[in-house]
Amino acid sequence: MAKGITKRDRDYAQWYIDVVLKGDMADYSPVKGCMVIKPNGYGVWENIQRNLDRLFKETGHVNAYFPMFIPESFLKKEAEHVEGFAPECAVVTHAGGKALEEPLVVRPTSETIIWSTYKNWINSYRDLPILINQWANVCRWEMRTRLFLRTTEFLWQEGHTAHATFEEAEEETFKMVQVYKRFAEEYLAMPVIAGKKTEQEKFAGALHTYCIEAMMQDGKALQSGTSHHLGQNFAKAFDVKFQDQNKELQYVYASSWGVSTRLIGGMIMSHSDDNGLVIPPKLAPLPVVFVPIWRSDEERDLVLGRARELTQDWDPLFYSVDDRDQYKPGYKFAHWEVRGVPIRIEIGPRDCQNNEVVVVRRDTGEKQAMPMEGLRSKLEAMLEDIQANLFAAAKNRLDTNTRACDEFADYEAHVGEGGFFRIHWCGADACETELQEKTRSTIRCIPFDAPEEEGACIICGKPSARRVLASQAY
RNA sequence: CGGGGUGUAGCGCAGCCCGGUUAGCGCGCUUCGUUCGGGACGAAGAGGUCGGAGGUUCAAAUCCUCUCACCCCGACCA
Repeated sequence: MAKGITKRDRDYAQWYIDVVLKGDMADYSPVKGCMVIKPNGYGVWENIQRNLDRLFKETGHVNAYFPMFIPESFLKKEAEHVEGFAPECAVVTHAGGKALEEPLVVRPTSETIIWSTYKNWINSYRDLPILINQWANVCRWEMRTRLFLRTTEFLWQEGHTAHATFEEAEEETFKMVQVYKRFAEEYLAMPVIAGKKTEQEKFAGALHTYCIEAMMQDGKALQSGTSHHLGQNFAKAFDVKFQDQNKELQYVYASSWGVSTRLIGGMIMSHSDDNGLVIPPKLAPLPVVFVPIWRSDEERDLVLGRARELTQDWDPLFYSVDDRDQYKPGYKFAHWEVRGVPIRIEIGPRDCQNNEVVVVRRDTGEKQAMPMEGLRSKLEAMLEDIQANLFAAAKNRLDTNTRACDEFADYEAHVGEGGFFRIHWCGADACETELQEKTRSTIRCIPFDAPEEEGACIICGKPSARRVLASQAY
């Protein structure tokens, strides 16, 4: 048992922070609300980037980069957009030793700067579609922050696409939320519910927003990715028109979509335990660590020699040998465990004699001896099994903590305990607001796979055509 | 912006209520020795503007006033 990780049933928030800090994922920053991402945390982010980038490219997207500073007037061009983001913007008013003529907003999101540029890039239907993604940092001055989940500055990717028709933009918007779902489940091992946000919860400036919602170990929801159909809103705001096949000028349709370093928070809260971090193998900066065991210098040479021999044709990014001699093996076990390394291999004189090693998996703690011969392929298989096992455990938790609920009294009494509730809702803003105010929970989304089902709104009793997903959320 | 809490060595803390030698403890760090298959042990060391300013007092980490910073909880959000 690792020392000092708070039991999550006592105080989940503190447990989470402990895992982040002791897992060497992040540190507090000198600037309030920002965070320092440590190598172990950034390594996970690099793997998220690498793998997501491949999925983006497979779906026809390319990367570009736009400026971090946005003229304040740009932000004001789309009415809903500015209303939604103005309160949380950081604004640069001085630079070069004097006041700027026009203040510059540090991007909270890049729709405006990008659409001001797309205006120059789009004339003809032949210029469409534009399928661009950018990896960037953004800044939102939120009232309250929490490491990874909501920091003042955060890293993300934002896709910004331009299309000739509504249908094509819609297809893109839907496609990308499916990409996110796939990524969350295959890489983060984090099952999600994909669906549509309510009018109140949608992105400021969008026609509608699709999202993926994950369930953390305390039963609360975490919005983990969003994809917005922006319609012609930004094209109109920035006067972006193209001439179609019929020689007519039309406004361009848009989508935007993004996921952020919040995914790392989701990963931590999905899989970690009281011994620390558990990183899914596909995202682990270090999948396998060797802990050599020796007493004498001769044994040290023997064990390290065998480890070197064993791994001579292995990818150096796949493993590391912890040959620090100021620490005992027990210390090293704990050290790598709290950092979430998926597989630990113990190799000592006894093992060398038997031509085997002791393999310990992080997810179950299970130990087993394995022959040195053919080890690499067995480790690959075990990593896949760990990945699958983490997903299965999280999926099981999601399923067993999701239930239909038809009585408001029942909902009100139990929503605070965590879990997802499938409830009927008439679609009225007033009912959604009432639900939020009375229960401090929200409608997370209208799931894509919610079947049509006659029911009565849990608040007002009016007819509802399908169930929506409601829960407390981060 | 409300509610709660914390500022004392690199980290984590005690001491404060009830002022009094040289401000302590654990971890970490340095040196030496013994250890090494689940967070080793012994010995010797290094390391401090007690968040800041003012006040009370013979005397302040401790009491008073002001102030700053950060953390946690809520409203807001990816």
